[in-house]
Amino acid sequence: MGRPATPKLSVDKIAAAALALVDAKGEFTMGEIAGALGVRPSSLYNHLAGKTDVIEAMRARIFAEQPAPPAPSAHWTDALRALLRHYRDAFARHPRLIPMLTAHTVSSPDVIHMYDDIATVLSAAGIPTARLLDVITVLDSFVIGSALDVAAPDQVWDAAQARTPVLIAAISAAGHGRPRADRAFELGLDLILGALTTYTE
Amino acid sequence: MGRPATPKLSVDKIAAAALALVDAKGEFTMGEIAGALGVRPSSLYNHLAGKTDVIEAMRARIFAEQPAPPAPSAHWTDALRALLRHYRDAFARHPRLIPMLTAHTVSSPDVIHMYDDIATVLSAAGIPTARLLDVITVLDSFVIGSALDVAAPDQVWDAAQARTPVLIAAISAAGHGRPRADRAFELGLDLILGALTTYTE
DNA sequence: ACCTGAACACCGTTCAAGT
DNA sequence: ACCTGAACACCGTTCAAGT
Repeated sequence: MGRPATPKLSVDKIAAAALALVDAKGEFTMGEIAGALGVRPSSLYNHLAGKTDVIEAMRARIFAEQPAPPAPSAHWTDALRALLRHYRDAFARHPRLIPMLTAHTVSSPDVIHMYDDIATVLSAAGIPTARLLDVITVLDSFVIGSALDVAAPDQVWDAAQARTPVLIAAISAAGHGRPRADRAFELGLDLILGALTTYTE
Repeated sequence: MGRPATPKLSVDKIAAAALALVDAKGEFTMGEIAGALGVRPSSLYNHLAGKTDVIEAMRARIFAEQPAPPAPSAHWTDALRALLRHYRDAFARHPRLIPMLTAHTVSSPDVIHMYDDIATVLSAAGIPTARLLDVITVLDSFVIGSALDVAAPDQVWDAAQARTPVLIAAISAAGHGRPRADRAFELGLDLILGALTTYTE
């Protein structure tokens, strides 16, 4: 066998294969990636250092998959809202990947780039520099938490487990699945961005 | 060998040993737990079904570890604030555990119990039932995201990666480590709870 | 430079055997 | 009921050999 004329693998092909596995089954092994690419597991190590690298490559890929970041809007809250939706959607397209990403430090260049954009918008809106990173952290925490909410099946909100009538009623009123998660995310955006506007006035 | 007069193991002992390993090294194996308890790995399976069960047992334990939930306060925002701090602290005491918990569905009885408390406070404050679960989801997402922020080293906020002067300035102004994460969490509480008050007026 | 095949250490889990 | 020891399938990773 030996080296082929044109390489059969690349980091991005590996990431794509791994992502397909995660979407389909929620996990992946090096052997499964190799199988899907018609190659032996040991071949993968010519392109990356190990399983951790595969996860990093997936993180880069889900941001590259997304369409171009939205254009700047008239009001800064609209721009920020669009950025945060964009950020969350990149995760939400691959719900089962999100827990894997949280196990490693979130420092992909694409993510930092998004922080740059958010910082620019917030600063122009009048948030003082001393508070800027705190505000970004709040937004980031909410987005990541909301992405995890998409990953969690509705079973989390199991009326059978609840003791209080109030919670039971709330669960049955809330609906299910993705629409429920989307609605909660939009509410959170309204609350936090609304509070930020009064904060800058 | 054979069965000892008094059992050497229990689910809680296993959870405690696993938690010590996670706190110390960020991971654990069944073999390491067994070693720490002076027992063979196969013995663990007399008490739980597998590694997933160990993680569930750890989740239950970190809530049991916490002191009693805070007493109800004069104003409902104070009660809610105390509940959410309590909730986040339970996670924040074991930062390296948090990513493991996000990999599985969060449906421990202790967590549901906390949702009951939150629902009661919110309902008494005047949040309509139709919106109650959405509000709880927003709070929950923020708390989980903030807990993950405690787990992430400051390297996430790496000024060397930032492109915008605004972000670079914000990072150097923000400080480091646990105080930085705590301050951001408190800001988020202020923003969200503040927005909720105007929401109920 | 890049794929292969064999080899390694390690891991989670099962189960018959012991008391 | 509960611990042991041996065994299993599987997994990530390494590396010399091939082209």
